[in-house]
Amino acid sequence: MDSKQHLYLVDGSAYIFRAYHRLPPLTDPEGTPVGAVYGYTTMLWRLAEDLHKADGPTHLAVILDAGSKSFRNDIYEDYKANRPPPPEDLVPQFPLIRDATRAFSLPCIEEQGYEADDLIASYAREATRRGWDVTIVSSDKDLMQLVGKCAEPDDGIEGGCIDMLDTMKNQRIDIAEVIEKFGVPPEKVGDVLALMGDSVDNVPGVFGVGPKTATKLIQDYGDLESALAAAPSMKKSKLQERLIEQAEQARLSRVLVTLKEDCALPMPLDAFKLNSVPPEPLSVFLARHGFTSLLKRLDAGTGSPTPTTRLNPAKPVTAGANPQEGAARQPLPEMPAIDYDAYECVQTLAALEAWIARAANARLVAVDTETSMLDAMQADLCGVSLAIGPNQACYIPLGHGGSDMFAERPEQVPLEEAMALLKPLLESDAVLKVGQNIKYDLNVLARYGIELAPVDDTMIESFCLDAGRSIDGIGGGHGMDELSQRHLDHKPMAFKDVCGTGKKAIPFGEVLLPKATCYAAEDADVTWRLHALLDPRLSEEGGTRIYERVDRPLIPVVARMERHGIRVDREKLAGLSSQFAEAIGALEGEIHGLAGQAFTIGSPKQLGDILFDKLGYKGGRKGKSGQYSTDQSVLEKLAGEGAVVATKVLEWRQLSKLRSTYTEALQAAINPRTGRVHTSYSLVGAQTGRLSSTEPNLQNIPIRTEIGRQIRDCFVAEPGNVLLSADYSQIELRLAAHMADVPSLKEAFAHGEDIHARTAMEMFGTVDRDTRGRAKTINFAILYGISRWGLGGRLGVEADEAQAMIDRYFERFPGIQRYIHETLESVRERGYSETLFGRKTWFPRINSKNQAERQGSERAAINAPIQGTSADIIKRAMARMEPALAGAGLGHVKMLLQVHDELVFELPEADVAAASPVIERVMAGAAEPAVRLDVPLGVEIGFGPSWGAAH
DNA sequence: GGCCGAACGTA
DNA sequence: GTACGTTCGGCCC
Repeated sequence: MDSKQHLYLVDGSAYIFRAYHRLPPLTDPEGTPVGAVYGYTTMLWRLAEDLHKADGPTHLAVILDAGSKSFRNDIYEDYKANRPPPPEDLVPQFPLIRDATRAFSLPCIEEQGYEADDLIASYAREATRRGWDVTIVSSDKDLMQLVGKCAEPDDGIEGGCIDMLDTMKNQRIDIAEVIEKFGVPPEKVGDVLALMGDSVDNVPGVFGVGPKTATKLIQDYGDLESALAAAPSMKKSKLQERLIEQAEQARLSRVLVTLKEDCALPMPLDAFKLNSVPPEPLSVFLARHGFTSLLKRLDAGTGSPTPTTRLNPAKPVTAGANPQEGAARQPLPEMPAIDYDAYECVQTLAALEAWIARAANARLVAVDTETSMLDAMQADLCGVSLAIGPNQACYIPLGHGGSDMFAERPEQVPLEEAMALLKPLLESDAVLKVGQNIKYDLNVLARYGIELAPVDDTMIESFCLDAGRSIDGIGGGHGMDELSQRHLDHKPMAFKDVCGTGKKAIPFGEVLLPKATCYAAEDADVTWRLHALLDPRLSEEGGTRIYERVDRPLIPVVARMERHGIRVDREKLAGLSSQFAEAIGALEGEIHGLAGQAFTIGSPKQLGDILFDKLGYKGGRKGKSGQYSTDQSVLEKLAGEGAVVATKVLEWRQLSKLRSTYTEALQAAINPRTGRVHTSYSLVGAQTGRLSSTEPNLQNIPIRTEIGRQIRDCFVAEPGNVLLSADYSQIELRLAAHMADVPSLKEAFAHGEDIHARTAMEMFGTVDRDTRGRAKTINFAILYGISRWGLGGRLGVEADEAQAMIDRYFERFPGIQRYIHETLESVRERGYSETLFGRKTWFPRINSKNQAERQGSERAAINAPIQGTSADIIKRAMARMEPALAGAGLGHVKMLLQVHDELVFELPEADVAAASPVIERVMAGAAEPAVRLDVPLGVEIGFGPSWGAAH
């Protein structure tokens, strides 16, 4: 998972010119000249062979010039104007470059309005941002500007770097080579090129300035502008005159030689994944052009590794005619309105095969599954929809009709046949599958033996870009309907309009095909469109790092956790349930007796009336509902004053909560097929980046009280196994100490001290149960965005006294106040907070005129970087956990649950000793190397037959 | 049947 | 004071 990706970008157009001049003229059996093509073919062969070798490509694409005009012609009409026509016997070889590339099943990219150099620069930039290394296969001097460019170091890889490979001379070009050639480092090459000009491309430069003079000028003055500025003070000469006269021409040249690094990428990087080359189309090509020696090598199996997939070869992509007008921002793809009539219902084998071929060629396909129910672990497949472009979408029904003996079953490709055909596409490394909440589809398809990969998720892309962003408090979500309305200004068909709702609801498999096709294909179409809009925004807006390094790798990991589920002891739960029921019944009788009447204890409204009106206890009205508050703190107060009924109600509430939410609900949640409980995690559930858990929520299983703890004992390992729990100790306080740079806190953590005791000593000068407890409350108050009223309420003191404690805290822990101040200043200015790993959370109400609203945002904004960084860290640990365990021969150790700072595993008891240090190491080191923390991350591990026993 | 607020479980 | 999800009663349509 952490292995380094290495992208090779082949400058196809430049290569063929050089090959033409260096290789002898050859012709194929049909008499077509193919010398340059032969050179190109052998080069591709060698590159493909280097797959998996050190420094060899993991991804590869060929980039071509699409036409003679580019955006540079808009800047300078005569750009490339006096280029001589190519030699007669080279012309017919140009299209053969595409044929050759296609024969190797390699992607071939060209785009109207851009030159190959610009596309190469743009792809190189995107790849290095992801931490990939990039090798540009070319010897074009313009491209040397890119050599040595690196993305910032992060995440177990030293950051992606760019070098060049001249396959003609078989020579790597690194920074040293560039300096040797130009006398200046790569970032200054553009200045040199601008001065010297280029007669072939008709870049004017400065007349009379050649490579030598240009280099000297840049060496002496630093860059072009400085050289031009210094010209008047140079000693009188022809050179000086020309520098002054032709300054504008030089500046124009500077623009012309600058590579455009932000072109829209016609195809996603993942689609460049290099696989073994299938022999089939290649052999036809080699035979046709008489490349017999290569053909022999192919037949002997020595050249390219044996094929694994049989997908159709790539086709050159000339994406949307959108000639760039020299603008900095990439154009939004122009998309036609949704057209339901354009969607196809795929009911025959032939139609299915055609769609699979189209999708394979496109190398990017939006996928959506339709199922019989919402629960992915139990849902049966009703159909699959695919989209490869706006309005280019289909629905493949697989489980429609036939639910009873009278229901007609429409014509459909048999499920198993369809799955067998779809599997290579859905699992192909070379085809990116895009989905909205694709974890769902991953889990559904897993039951049909398909491991969907690689994937992109528009919901998570939106989350990485726009978490917390909402307009007037609405529309901040990441659901498809919401995204579609926000970004596409289109309201997709609602599920309830297709299937109905409530009692009259019908399963999707009963929906008639024309309607089902509209709904399902539209979902895939909308997903495709959203991806086209959101994916480029990631790199433009700084979301790539968190998306590629943290959230995206987590999708399959969390999907597997959900599928594993966890075993619960049904009998034990049932036992607790009836035990609770009995106690609840007894309490009910007592409470009704004390109240002097029967009433619904679970109704705060009725309870409030009984307590404060009928029984006459003192307490206040609260809230806009005009209702008495009867929450825990109110009842505890009454109980402290001797109200027995309040004590009984508190007990009743605790037991009812445990019974209804846990002992009953968990039994009902056991999956009949697996016998285990499978929660569903939301990867976009919390604005801060935390996961959330639903159906059932396994992140709020009781632990604090003895009686609640019994519920944890109901989560058990299979016989022979144990549950192992590993949790970060005080991770948020540690992060606060690091992020706010608080010396005494950092020191305390470094020495493994009891942090709350240390705080008590600093604050009160003494440590006992009371002061330690108060110190703990204050520590948490800091993390949650402190207010004098909140802290006062918690500690039972007046706001003034709480403020005095806050002041003292700031004084004793310098750094905290500054952190709060700087964080808020930055959020006010930029609108978002950021974690150490670059996750943004937006706070649109941070400058609100409404004080409560504004202060609420301020508290959340203080907390978000801390909570979010903690979430980033445990996510990184999760993504690394499986490979780390597998690498230690512990691939059978299963990660089951995540509870914000805790991971729960199931493993054979005999493996605890081996697994614990691996788990500990991965978790403790999860911030590195992207972030170097000043405090150690403590990890505590326990294990036992149950979750309760593991703590 | 669907929605909201109160209450309460977790980190 | 932060971040969640579920249950329940009460009320709406």
